[in-house]
This record gives sequence, C-alpha cells and structure tokens, in this order.
Amino acid sequence: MPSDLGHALLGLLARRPSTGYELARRMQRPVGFFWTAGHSQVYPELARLEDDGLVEHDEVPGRGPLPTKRYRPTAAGLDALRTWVVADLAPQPVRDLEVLRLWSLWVVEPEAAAGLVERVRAGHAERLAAYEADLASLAGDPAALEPDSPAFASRLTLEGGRLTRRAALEWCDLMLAELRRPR
Amino acid sequence: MPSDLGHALLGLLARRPSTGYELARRMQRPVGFFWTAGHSQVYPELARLEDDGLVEHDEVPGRGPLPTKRYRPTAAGLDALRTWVVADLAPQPVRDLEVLRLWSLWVVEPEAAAGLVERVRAGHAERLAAYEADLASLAGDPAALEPDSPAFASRLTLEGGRLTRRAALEWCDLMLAELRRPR
DNA sequence: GCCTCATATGTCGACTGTGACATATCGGGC
DNA sequence: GCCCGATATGTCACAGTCGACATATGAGGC
Repeated sequence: MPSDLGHALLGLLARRPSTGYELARRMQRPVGFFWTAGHSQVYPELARLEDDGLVEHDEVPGRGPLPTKRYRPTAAGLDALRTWVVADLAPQPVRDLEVLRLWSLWVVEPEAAAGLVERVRAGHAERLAAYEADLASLAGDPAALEPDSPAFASRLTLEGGRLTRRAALEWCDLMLAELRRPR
Repeated sequence: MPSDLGHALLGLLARRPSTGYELARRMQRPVGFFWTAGHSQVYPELARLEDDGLVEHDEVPGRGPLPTKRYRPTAAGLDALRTWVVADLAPQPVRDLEVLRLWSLWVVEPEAAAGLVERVRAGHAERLAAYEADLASLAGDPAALEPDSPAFASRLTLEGGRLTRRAALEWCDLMLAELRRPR
C-alpha cells in the first residue's frame, strides 16, 4: 500500500519513465500545482515502490556520482494506480494559511488589511497565468480531447485551477471593495 | 515565534477566551474550514504560548479530572497576532489529493472516472451548503459590516469559500460533460 | 442504580515533510 | 585554466501532524 506520494510518482511514471531527479523536477511542475515533493522524499519512496514490485529500473549513462536509474511502472504498479484513482476518499480537510490569516483580518487596520489582500491577490494572479500558459500549450493537441490520454487529464486539472483562481481573484476584489468603502 | 497553529489559537482566543477543549472543538469548525487541529496538538501548543507569555489562564469549575483552564491572549499575544497577520508570506504550495487523483484520470474508463468526479462534486456541494448556512446566520448581524469586528472577517472568509466551491462545482460539471460526451 | 455521552486535560509513538549536508561529473562562460 | 550551474543520488535531523492511550467526573436516559 504505497502512500499518496507513491501514487503521485506512479502517476508520473505512467505518463513517462523518468529518473528520480526528473521526478523531483516534475513534482515541482506541473504536478507541483497541486502536490509537491523534494528529491529527499522521492528517492526513498522510489526504493519502497521497487521493494513492493510496483516500479522497476534500468541504468542509463548519466552525469551523477552514482549510477543513473530510469524507472518505469510494472503491470502491478499500473494496477495499483488504477485502483487508487477511483478508491474511496475521505472528505479532504482544507489547510490554507492565507485564509487562516484573513480570518483574523479584523485585528488590524483596514489599510493594512487591504495590503495583505493585495498580496494574496497577486499570488492568485500569478498562478492563474501559469495555468493559462500550460493550457495554451495544450490547445492544439488533439490528444487533449481523448479521455484515455494524459493530455486530457492535464487539461481538465488545469481548467479546474483556472476556474478556482478566477473565483479567488473575484473574492479578493470583493474584499478590497469592502475594506476601502468610505465609512 | 509561535507556529502557524499557535497563531491560529491566538486568533481564536482574540475572538473569545476558551479552554483547550473548546479550542479543539472550534478548530474543527468554523476554523476547520481552512485549518484543522486535534486536541493532542492544542494542549502542548497552549503550554508553549504560555511559556512565551502570549496567553494566560485562570482556573474555572469544570468536569475534567485535571483543573479546567480558561485561556485568553495577553497584550503581547495580541501584538504577535497583529504582526503575523500582515507579515510576509511565502507563496503557498497547494496540496490537494483530489486533484492529484484527477490528474491520473486518464488511466481508468470514462465511466469510472465520471463516478469519481460525482463523488468529488458531492463533497464540494456539502461544503458549499455549510458555508451558506454559516453565512445565513451572520446575515442579520450589523457587526458583520464593521471591518474591526470578528463577524466581518468571518463573513469575508465564508464568502471566499462560497465563491471557490461554486467554481469547483462548475468545474465538476464541465468534467462530467466531457466524460459523458458520446464518442 | 447503571450505562453512556459530553466534558476536560494530557502523553506517546508513528508517519510525513523540509531543509541541510554529502558527493561527483559534465558542459559552458569568462 | 577555472568557476559555476545543472545533472544525479542519497542521508539525516528536526518539526509538524495524527491517532491511540490514559484518566476522571457530571448529567441525563432507561
């Protein structure tokens, strides 16, 4: 039973075989849009997946001090991924530091509060731009319309990011209007 | 320097003095909408905050085996909260298990994928209902319009939840339409 | 009278996640 | 010729989180 991180790695490898180093980079982007991991998590997790027979590797020429290993999922690994994707999932607790701060917005002056909201808004705008850039690069790809293609799933998750970030921007504008309403 | 959890507790106590037990409940709802903690986290964190002089307590009659302590923030605690609210914050990494699964949606049959999306949609709908219930209970409160009132910050965060969950529902409907489009 | 639930505080071990440390090579710019 | 950054794999210590364990009382239902 791999962890969530293990399934994230299986999801990456199902799209394309990779070395641990490449996986760590792919965990920053595009997967980092909704799940992140550093290389110090990736390497031990790959070893566990291999122990469980869910991935296998061969060695390729590389530039590191240790042998460079290229991993790919086994048939059992793909099965585990398919099972996990549609398995029951508990209601997900939200963990959002920005909203936690906004919840205590009333303790500071409206002026300072508006400054905070501006910064939060900028973060959402930046993310929205990243989503739209990635969506644009998928726009011409006919595979993005086929439900059994990775590009299809990529497009849908990016659409989700776009919709939620747009809503977040709308929310920030609402807050700014209220904080700056003359009183 | 308290942790994020410590600031969350200060934010709760700034609204209303509470016992550790009450704080643990309040961390499930309403704060649990965007940050959760169990009582096993709350008690040690309260002790740390008291060591740092940010909260203080008196003992009140109670039904537990140990003395029941009611905590309130000190002046230093309120200062720490105000400072933290508007402090610089690093871009927040997203960590969303549902989206991580959806990103591997392409490995399963569209039928099964649609089932997953239906369940995700139901979770969003449930949360949206909770936000709207809490918003309704604030609707008649004139304090919810005053930026220096806790009710004001509560209302804004709930509005944010409403907007983002509505966007999530819209997204789920989009995915369902694509997965069930005849081919 | 008894059982159960809510009140109430706390500890402990397991797991996860983060950043720093360690090591070594190849390619490109100065 | 030299330094730097990217490639490449791994370990370790620390902090945060979560569920289980431990304990004890008062209130209400049966």
